[in-house]
Amino acid sequence: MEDRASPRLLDAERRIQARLGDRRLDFDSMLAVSNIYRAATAVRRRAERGVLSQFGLSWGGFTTLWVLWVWGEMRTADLAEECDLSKATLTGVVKTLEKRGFVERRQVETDRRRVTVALTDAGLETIERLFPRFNLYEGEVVRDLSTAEKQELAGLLRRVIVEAGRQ
Amino acid sequence: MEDRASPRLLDAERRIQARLGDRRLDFDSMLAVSNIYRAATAVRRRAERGVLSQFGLSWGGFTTLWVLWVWGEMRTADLAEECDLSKATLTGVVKTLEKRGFVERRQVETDRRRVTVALTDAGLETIERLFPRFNLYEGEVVRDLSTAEKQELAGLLRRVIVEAGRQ
DNA sequence: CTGATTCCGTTTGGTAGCAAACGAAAACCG
DNA sequence: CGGTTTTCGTTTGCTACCAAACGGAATCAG
Repeated sequence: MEDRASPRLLDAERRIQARLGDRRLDFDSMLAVSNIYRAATAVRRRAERGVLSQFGLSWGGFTTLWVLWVWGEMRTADLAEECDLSKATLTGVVKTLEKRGFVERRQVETDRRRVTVALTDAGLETIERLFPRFNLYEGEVVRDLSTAEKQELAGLLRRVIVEAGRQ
Repeated sequence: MEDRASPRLLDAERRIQARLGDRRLDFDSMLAVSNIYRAATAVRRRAERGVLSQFGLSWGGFTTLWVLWVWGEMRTADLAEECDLSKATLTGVVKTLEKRGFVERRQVETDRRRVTVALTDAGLETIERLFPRFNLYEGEVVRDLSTAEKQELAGLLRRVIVEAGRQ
């Protein structure tokens, strides 16, 4: 709407339409999807440059710490699932977190294929200091939105997540 | 809203609140921000596994091709800005696209520090075949939303992008 | 002109991210 | 039992992504 009014976007729309000839362009979907991506990038970038860099953490590292804080010691596979990462990626993230001394790996006695990950004392202390600040930062990036709008946004996104998650 | 009703999330909220003691938790902002990120990941993942992989392109590679298609030959710095990537990252993406034969670099005669990037014939042909499919895919991931909802979503995200972009 | 500064794109060094292949351990089944 | 299959987490090989350092080229000050 506001987007529609931007001269740059109107120009882009005209250009794309020109390139497409008479093939149909679904501009509303395009704009919704591209804004999802742009917003996520902006939000992540700001978090990493602000709060997270002070603690030597990436977005993924923070998420992992946070999940472990909320849910406690977890098996690798569940942790990956909960962090929305592939298990290969999680292996790397955990390695970094171990290097920083925030988490530790533990062999499961009863099944030696398995490994659990848990916060160290340092990790616990870190996430307890960090999370309140991170939550403040989250409030900042959506401060322009009313409570109802935040919920509306979360709800719309939820439906996209479900749809995109199919397969 | 729907989110609020999810037992898992209620449980998580209780756990976080317990960890926080009496420090305040801004749950609405947290949910909005985390859903932005999850949606972006889901959307990107699906695009890369579906349409894009068939053309040997990543999300970033596609974006770059698309920008060049719409706006024509561009200086590296402007291209990076338009693709929302650092210039360092763009150097890498362009290198990959060059390897695939989709774009070419050109020295600027009047200022030898500068370089422009342009689509090759193969690149042009590729984006013209790919974009309509990509746009269909975009429609799919938001197919659950009405036109008004897509615009609403795009508008809310726009405000987040602006806010997160400050500084 | 010329020395200092600014402006460009690339390189460097690091983390993150994925799919697919791998190797060890457990479970299954005859 | 013992051989096959399945289930784990890790490794491999690749691309993407960033900040900071770099080095050549243009510009500016005097």
